This record gives sequence, C-alpha cells and structure tokens, in this order.
Amino acid sequence: MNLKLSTSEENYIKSIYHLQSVSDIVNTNSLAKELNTKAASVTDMLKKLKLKKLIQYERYYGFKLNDKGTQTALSIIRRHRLWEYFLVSKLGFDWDKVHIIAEELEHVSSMELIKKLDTYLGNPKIDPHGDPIPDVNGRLPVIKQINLFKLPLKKTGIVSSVSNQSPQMLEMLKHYGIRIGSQIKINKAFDFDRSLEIKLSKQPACIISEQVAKNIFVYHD
Amino acid sequence: MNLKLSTSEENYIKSIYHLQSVSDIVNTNSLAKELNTKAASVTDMLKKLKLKKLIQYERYYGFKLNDKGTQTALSIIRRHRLWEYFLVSKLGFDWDKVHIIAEELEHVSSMELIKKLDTYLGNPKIDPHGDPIPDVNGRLPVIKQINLFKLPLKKTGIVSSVSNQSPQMLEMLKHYGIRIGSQIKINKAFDFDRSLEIKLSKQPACIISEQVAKNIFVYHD
DNA sequence: AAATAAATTTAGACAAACCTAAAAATATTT
DNA sequence: AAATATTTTTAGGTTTGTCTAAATTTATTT
Repeated sequence: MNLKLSTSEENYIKSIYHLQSVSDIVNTNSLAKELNTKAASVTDMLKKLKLKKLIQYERYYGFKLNDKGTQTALSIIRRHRLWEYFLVSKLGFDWDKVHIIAEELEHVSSMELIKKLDTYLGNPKIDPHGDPIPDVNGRLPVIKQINLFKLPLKKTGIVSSVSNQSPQMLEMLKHYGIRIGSQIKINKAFDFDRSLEIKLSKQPACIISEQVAKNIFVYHD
Repeated sequence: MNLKLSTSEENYIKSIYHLQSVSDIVNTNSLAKELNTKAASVTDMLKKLKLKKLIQYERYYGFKLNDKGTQTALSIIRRHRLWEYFLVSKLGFDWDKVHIIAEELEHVSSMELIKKLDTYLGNPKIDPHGDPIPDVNGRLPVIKQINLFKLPLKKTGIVSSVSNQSPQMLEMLKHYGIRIGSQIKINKAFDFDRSLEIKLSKQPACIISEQVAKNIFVYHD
C-alpha cells in the first residue's frame, strides 16, 4: 500500500481535523461542504482513509481521525503554518493573502525542507493568524492567549491573533500598525467608552475603540 | 478550455524544452525516456498540448514548442531556478540536493509568490548550478559563467560567484585566498575524490575538495 | 407505529494520466 | 522494390478522484 498521501487525501485529513476541533458535528455532509465536494465523494474517500488506517469508520455510524490520522493532520498543519509564516515575515505578504498559497506549498513533501525552513524562520511558535504551529513531534505549543482588555496596564504583550478578520478590520489594524507579533502595551484605559491608549514599539501612542480592542488577543508570560 | 496547466502538462512542456535545447532529436521515444513513461502516454499528451496551442504537432511527422509553449517553459524554469536559489542561499541546502524539491515547488502557481520571491532573493541571474534564470518576460540573461568543474584544464577563469555563503564556506575561501574576481586555473583534476589542484595568481598551488569546488563559479571567454 | 424527511451509501459514469498490446506509418536493409 | 526493423499511433483497460441518480439506513414527525 502507498505510504505517501495524495494532495486530495491530505486535504481530507486536514478538513476532518479542522471540523473535529471546531464543532462536535463531523459527518459526511459537513465534510462535503467543507471541501466543496459531494457526499458521495466523501464516502469514497472515507473508505480509502480507513484502508490506510488513518480514520475509524463504520458505515452509517460515523468517523473520526485515529492517532495516526491526527499525527498526519498535525504534520500538514505544521507545514501550512510554517509556509504562512515565511510568506509574511520573509516575502512581505499581507497575512490575509497567504492562505491560498500555503494550501499549495503544504503538500510539498520533503521532510528536510520543512526542517530547514523551520530553522531558518527561527522555530516560530505562532503563525501570522495567531494560530499555534505544531512542533516536529506534532505537539501544539500551549499559548497563554488573553484578550487585550485583560492585559495589565503597562505590561508588554505580543499580539497573537485577531478574531475578526474582515477586510475592514484588517484595514484598521494596518492603519494602526498592529500585526501578529507586534509588541503592545496599554498606557491607559478610559472607563467612559472603554477605549484604550496603546503603545507599540517604534510608534507613537494611539487610542483604539472597545470595538477594535475586544477582537485583539495577546500572549504574555 | 482550462487555462491553468496540470503538473503533468507542465512537466511535458519543460521536458520538450529541455530536449530541444540539448539535442536535435526530439521525438516521441526520447520524450518518453526523459519522462520515465511510455510512448503511448506521450502521444496522448501531445494531442492535448496541441489542443491547448502549446506545440506544433502533426502525427507521425513530429512536434515542437511554439511561442506560447516556449514562454510557458521559460516561466516554469524561472520558478524552478528561483526555488533552487532560495533553497541553497537561504535554507543552506547543498546545490546538488535541491533539484527534486524544486521540481515540486515549481508547480505552485501564484504569480505574486514568484514576484516577491525574486525580489527577496535580490533578482538573481544565475541558479546554484550556474544556469541562467529567465526574467519575468522569459528572457534568459546571457552569462558566460560556469561551474569551476567545467573550466577546461590550464584555462584561466575569474571567480564570479559562490553559491554557498555560509560562514564556514566563507572562512574556507578566505583561507585559500579565493574571492570574487580572483584569477583561477585548474592544474589537475583527481578522479578519485573529484578534488582539484588549483592555482591562483601570486599564490602557490593548492588542492580543494569537491565540496568546495562545486560552489565556485567562474567567468571565462 | 406508519409516514415522511434527512443523511448516507451504492451503482454506474466520466476525465485525467497512465498502461499493454496490436496496428499503422515511416525508415532502413538487403 | 521487397523485406525487415523502428517509430508512432490507436484501441482498449486501469486508477484516482470526482460526479449524478437511485437505493438504503437512520431520524423525525404525525
């Protein structure tokens, strides 16, 4: 049996993993929707993935990734997120433009490539969307991520993710110079409208609204 | 009709281009051999490539790339060589290990990606094997630069570039007194370990290993 | 518990890219 | 110019991943 997975098989594994971590309902239809395909195609693939011992699957009953499948998913996610990090930090892409390209790059299969890429990037723990990057052994770093409001005054945090990724929001963040990885500090919190005066390194202080602030997450020690 | 080419179609185009530039004999069998496939499969693909207006093809008569096909080939080669350059200069791969990985990366289709990669690498003109990198418009820079191994015995060359720029490599080159612009000559090539006895002006002859030699490129007339 | 609805699977087809074996066209010998 | 060899193409089949339409199973109503 073929050890190397096809692009399609990898995409199924990744989607099952994603659905499992987002919602409890993982069934043929939801997977079909996630992958923009039809339920019948999903069933076909489920049979194959079972044969390759990547999922538990009993017809009409349901399915889920087993240990091997989960490890496979994490390895694909690792590749995806490292490439996203590369595209943003080295090539200067905006973080909302990199997903589609990383979807292609993630299927390039060389182990050595990913190892060297990881080293080159400085073993990053978080991708440009603020999502954790699994390590070589498939372990997800535990990141103590908190809402910007919970960051104590005058304590430095590092922007880790933004929950609203609408173009409007991204435009606003760009304007303020806020991006994943930015060092951020709260100078003052105004009770009146819950706005915050913040300070980013190498930038003058500025004020952001509650609206904006509540979508920003940071991690700190 | 589908504008985007499949990986397989791209590989055929690339191979036809390669055979055309290396030998005059480009026929079904030689292409089959080049691609590790069978003549019947080649015929199938030739029909498709003709349909997509990438080649001239008349059954039993022969085939060759037309303008569109040639431009396509050059764009694939551009991607391939830029990735090779990246793998060597940024990730620290040895130049003889990058081909297989670049074969995969070259099929990632984003224009923006290649544009930014090119800028990031400083618009290199030559890949780590000493082959020219086509520009955005598919033009090949004319460069009389060759690997030190390809310099005929007793002929003088001028060091033009070094593909491995690690501190270790640079230390070694410094030790030998090799720098960009140095006049260099090969006195003798040892088959046993592929090491070279070289002579630099105003210095005694010395022996360098294959490891070192394969990273050195020279101009000569 | 029967009827209806929803989800899932099977059956059978299709396109892409490959294959083998046989046929057709072209080249080379004799 | 016949006979033989080589090259190329066709015919028909396989695998992967997809599809539609129909059948089956499970879930929900009435």
